[in-house]
Amino acid sequence: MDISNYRHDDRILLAVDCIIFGFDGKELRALIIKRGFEPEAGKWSLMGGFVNEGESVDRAASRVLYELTGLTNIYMEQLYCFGDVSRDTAGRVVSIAYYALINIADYSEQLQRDHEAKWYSLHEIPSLIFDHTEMLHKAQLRLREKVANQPIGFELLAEKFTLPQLQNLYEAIYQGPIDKRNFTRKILSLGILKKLAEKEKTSSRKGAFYYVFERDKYSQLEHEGMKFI
Amino acid sequence: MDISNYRHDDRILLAVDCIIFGFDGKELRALIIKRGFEPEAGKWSLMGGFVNEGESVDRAASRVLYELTGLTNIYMEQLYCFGDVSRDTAGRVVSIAYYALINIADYSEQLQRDHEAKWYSLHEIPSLIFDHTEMLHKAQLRLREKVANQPIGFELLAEKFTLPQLQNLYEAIYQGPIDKRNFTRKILSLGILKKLAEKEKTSSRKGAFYYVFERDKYSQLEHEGMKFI
DNA sequence: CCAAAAGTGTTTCTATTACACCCATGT
DNA sequence: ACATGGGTGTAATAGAAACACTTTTGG
Repeated sequence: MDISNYRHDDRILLAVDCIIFGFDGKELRALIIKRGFEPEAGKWSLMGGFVNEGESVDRAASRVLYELTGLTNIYMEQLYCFGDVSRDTAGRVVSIAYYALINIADYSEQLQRDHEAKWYSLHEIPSLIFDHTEMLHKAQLRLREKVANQPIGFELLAEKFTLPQLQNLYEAIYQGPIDKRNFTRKILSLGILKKLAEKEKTSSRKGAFYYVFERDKYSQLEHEGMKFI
Repeated sequence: MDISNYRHDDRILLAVDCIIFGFDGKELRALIIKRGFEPEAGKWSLMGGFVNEGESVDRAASRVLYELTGLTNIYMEQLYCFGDVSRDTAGRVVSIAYYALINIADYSEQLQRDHEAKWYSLHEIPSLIFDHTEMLHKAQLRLREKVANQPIGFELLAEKFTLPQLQNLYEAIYQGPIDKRNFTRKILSLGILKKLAEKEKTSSRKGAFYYVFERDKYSQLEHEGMKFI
């Protein structure tokens, strides 16, 4: 490659930061780590890392997510590029933020200990370094918009889930109660959930039927114009 | 500043590219330039430039827009970060794309000649270098979403505009006809347009009343939840 | 007087909201 | 038998879509 035509001596580092969302059945949480290096070592931070020369920015984000969680094939979306001059106190670092949705149960406690990571409820997030609080806030807004129009909420649940679980998730994301009957009707009317014969029995005596999200049914439909809530 | 803790020798250049939209009264257009340097000199391209060490990414985008158009205080929004390894054939350049909305009449013909720039109708865009076609496409989608929920369409029109002009704009953005009565009712019901006594008389014998967008009225309202179409 | 674009209401339909009782089961 | 959470239908309301004629005026 020849970049000789690009005369540009400025040194800007490029990083990615990941907002990782999980759902514990009642609350929406984000995975926050204790930063392990200076500056700001020991403070709460999003998981991040530098983009390497031979890897795409998307790839870097996936790698950073993998380093923290050991997970691959995770729903992940680019959020925004944060490019203020002094956002990182140690140098000129431009960061591309991504948010990921994972099933909280898939995250191993071992890794959690290794990285001094913690799932914080979105209401109890401590103060984060740099502009990470802003990133998290923006991710929350994006998630709220996105989840209304695309079937990404399922990414936060297990393969099998019950309608009450799904409703709890939406209530957590929207931070408000949703009418059970209206919710059930709407979500089932989309025709993308398959009801299983099996019931979830731990959270009630009656038990709630499990459902699975049928990705292929969804793909057949127009991706546009589908309202999930 | 001390970046010694950030051991990172990779050389990634950071650029911005601008999708500049204008509206000619009938069609939505984008401002495309003949690239003046290698690689790909002489080919059609978006206007772009590198981010300098002492300037924010947003600032770089505004500067690049200014260099091409001489305009400041323009509506501009970050679109997406394009970070594939080989997107630029001459080196590793990550680009943050922005889109801007300008009143096409504010763009001087002199500058247009200086930069070998051209307003292309979105249906007649030539093949662009690198991933610029993808950028433009993404900007179009974003504009469509955005214009439905925020009052940014006005940025593409003159200070004073008529309802038929505004409707033409929305029809161009959505690429389909809109019912005149429904459109008028909806847009006026928002209470953010002020009708002037003056009429625009060039495009019809009867003449159409001018309106102005009242920014302050809009600011008073909730920015969220307002549907424009 | 006529061509051309502006302006204006009503009805239909669809989607959203509000709302309360019975069901199944483990203890 | 009862406490707990799961499941279900209908009526009222609001928002979106469909639709056609009259007005103005320069030529």
